[in-house]
Amino acid sequence: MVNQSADLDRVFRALADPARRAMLERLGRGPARVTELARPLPMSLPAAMQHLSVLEEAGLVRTEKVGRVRTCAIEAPALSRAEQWINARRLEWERRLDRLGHYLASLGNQRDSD
Amino acid sequence: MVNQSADLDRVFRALADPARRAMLERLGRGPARVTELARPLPMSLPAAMQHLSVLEEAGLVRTEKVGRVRTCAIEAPALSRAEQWINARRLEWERRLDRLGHYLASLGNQRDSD
DNA sequence: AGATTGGTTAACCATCTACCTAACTATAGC
DNA sequence: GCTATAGTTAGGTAGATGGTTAACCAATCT
Repeated sequence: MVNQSADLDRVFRALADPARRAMLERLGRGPARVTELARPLPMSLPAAMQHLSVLEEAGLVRTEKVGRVRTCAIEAPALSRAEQWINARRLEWERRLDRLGHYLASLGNQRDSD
Repeated sequence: MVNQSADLDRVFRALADPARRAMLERLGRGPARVTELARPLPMSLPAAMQHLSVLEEAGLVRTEKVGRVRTCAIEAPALSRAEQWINARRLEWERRLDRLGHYLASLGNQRDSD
């Protein structure tokens, strides 16, 4: 559980690129080989490989090479950590807005009783 | 709804830095002025300002200057778009893993009946 | 008015990122 | 064994990012 922050850095950074998100979306429909992931992207194969390795280093994708083909699949836990961070923020904010709402309401009541 | 992808780029990129996440965590406890956000960070004020403007451009933070102090507050919708993207992926994967589970189970049954 | 506080701008620098092409390795198919 | 396929490595480049210091503007405070 060391350096969780650097972990989140890598995950969010990995998600911050349309090519990499496209790869994840593709992998959501099932495993794929490298060329399959690269084909729809407007870039060379080596470029796509770099993106793939960013995803792998972020722990979002797991790959395995069998013979000469490398098969890639999604790795859910990394994403779920990112999701948790976002969720925690959202809950905080909602609580805050809620308290603010109560506060404003109480101001209203006070004025009503003036 | 134009160029939603570039939008997500900006949001995830903004989240991919511990200083910026720290700012958002601070803002989750209520609005703050610029110096207040910058103080805990191990960097100069101008550097912190740059981070702040990244957050603002991503739509994660709204700021307003009154007199000489600029007050910053959280802007939830941008974050919720990011959350939605992640959530959509997670749902896909879970569905997939579920189907895979059924498939494996059916293989097991088949073998049982051999 | 002068000093202080809060924020901003400018100029600069090191590093990282995202691509490219070319050359290479390793397996599979004929 | 030759050839095609799948992926990888190397080397290079343009531009973005994350930080610095120094100088500056604008509102408060005394």
